[in-house]
Amino acid sequence: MTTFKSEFVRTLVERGFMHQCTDLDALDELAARQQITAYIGYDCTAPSLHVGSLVQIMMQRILQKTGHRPIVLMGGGTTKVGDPSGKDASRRMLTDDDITDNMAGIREVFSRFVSFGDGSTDAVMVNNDDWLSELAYIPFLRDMGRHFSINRMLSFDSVKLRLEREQPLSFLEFNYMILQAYDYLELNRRHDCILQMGGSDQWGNIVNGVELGRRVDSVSLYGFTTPLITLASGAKMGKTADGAIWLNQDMLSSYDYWQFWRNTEDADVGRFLRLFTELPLDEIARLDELEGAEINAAKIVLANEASTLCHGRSAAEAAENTAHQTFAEGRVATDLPTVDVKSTDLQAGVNLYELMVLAELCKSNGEARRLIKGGGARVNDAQISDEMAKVTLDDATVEGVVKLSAGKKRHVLIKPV
RNA sequence: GGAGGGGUGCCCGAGUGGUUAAAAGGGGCGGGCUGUAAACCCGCUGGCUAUGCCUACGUUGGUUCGAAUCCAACCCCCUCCA
Repeated sequence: MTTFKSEFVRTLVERGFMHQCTDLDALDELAARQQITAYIGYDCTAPSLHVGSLVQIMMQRILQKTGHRPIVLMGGGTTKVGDPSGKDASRRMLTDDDITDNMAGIREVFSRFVSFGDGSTDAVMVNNDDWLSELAYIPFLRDMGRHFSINRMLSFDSVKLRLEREQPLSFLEFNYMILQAYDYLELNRRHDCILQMGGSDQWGNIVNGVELGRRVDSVSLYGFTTPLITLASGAKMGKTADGAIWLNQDMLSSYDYWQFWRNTEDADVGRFLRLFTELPLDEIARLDELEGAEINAAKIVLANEASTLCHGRSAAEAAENTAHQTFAEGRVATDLPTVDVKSTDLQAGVNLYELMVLAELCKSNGEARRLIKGGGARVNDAQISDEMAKVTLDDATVEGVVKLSAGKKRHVLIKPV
């Protein structure tokens, strides 16, 4: 392996962040010699980011830790136009207020990973709406449009695939890559940003920005992409049964976040430890050696480290505790999600299926009844298969709660009040 | 504006008058095996105050004992032409 001069590039390469780079040696040289500013663009269609963006976030953290300056670019301007790739015609366009709210949520996520401020390595968050909204069509076409050849744009995967599949591609969408390239130029002018990073699917867009910079302003810009992080099974990372794995605590509990990492597939453990934790590489190598059931120890380390970064040490420890109590000791962990139910209702007895819905373990009575019939429902760890079963105060344990389970992993405590 | 094709459940897609809450697959959930993994196997997968009722095949009307299926109008999408 080549030896790198800059800690920044070395760390990225060693830990598995690199997929492609426009000029790795030159970038390494530059990062070793001076402080650089790099940006990554994020969508702001949701009030939080999910693990799908975590690789990029970690990369910005590394950037900052190795003495450089991260820019978090929010796609406020592009979001406003609405993503035309959505098939759902009624897909709503976000208002300015939505975007502002979403940005606040995302900033909160980021503040766990990078520090914002005015210092030389402090991160800044910018919104491309600041410049995109003001663009005047004709001057923009004249100054920027002439640098884009349609022939070349048609050859980009994002476009080519759509055309080959004979799927529609609107002119609006076709313009996204131009706007994104322009973002890079603008960030270079405003913030002296010389590196854009992103997922491998962004390669084309990034390269466009690099070239636009060279043609218009004669500056040397760099591009760097990460591999698309899929699970070993090939599934795209970030979505599970209960939806996206959000990074914000108010959208996904620390326990669920911890569990997400705890349930990593064996084959992914080493790779994820390198990408999503800051453990030294030799320790990761040791953990990665573990085989069979022993690898569970590595998964716990992964869950703890990843949770600590995102939710803090104490939240991670609490989650580990809860998990240990629930799975290893099989007893009622007291900090499982709790739902209050009136004692008077319980006295008379409440249908189990209704409680399951109340506890949000099931979406409808029908679903709950099916779950019970299928043997997936438990009251205080005892399987109940009678769909008409009732739960009463007598079911409360010595702790004064009733533990409901849907499957082996989803538990809720019912507390009479 | 003209010609043609199409809109079905979370997704994808079959279904061209009746046992169709709608095939197959995917996804999801549950069970089994295990290690709270993967792979694999099995079951479930519209709602409800539940031997029944309601909602659902782009929308609205119509034909019919009966419509996702036939007819009409309208809306939307795609392809080609102008």
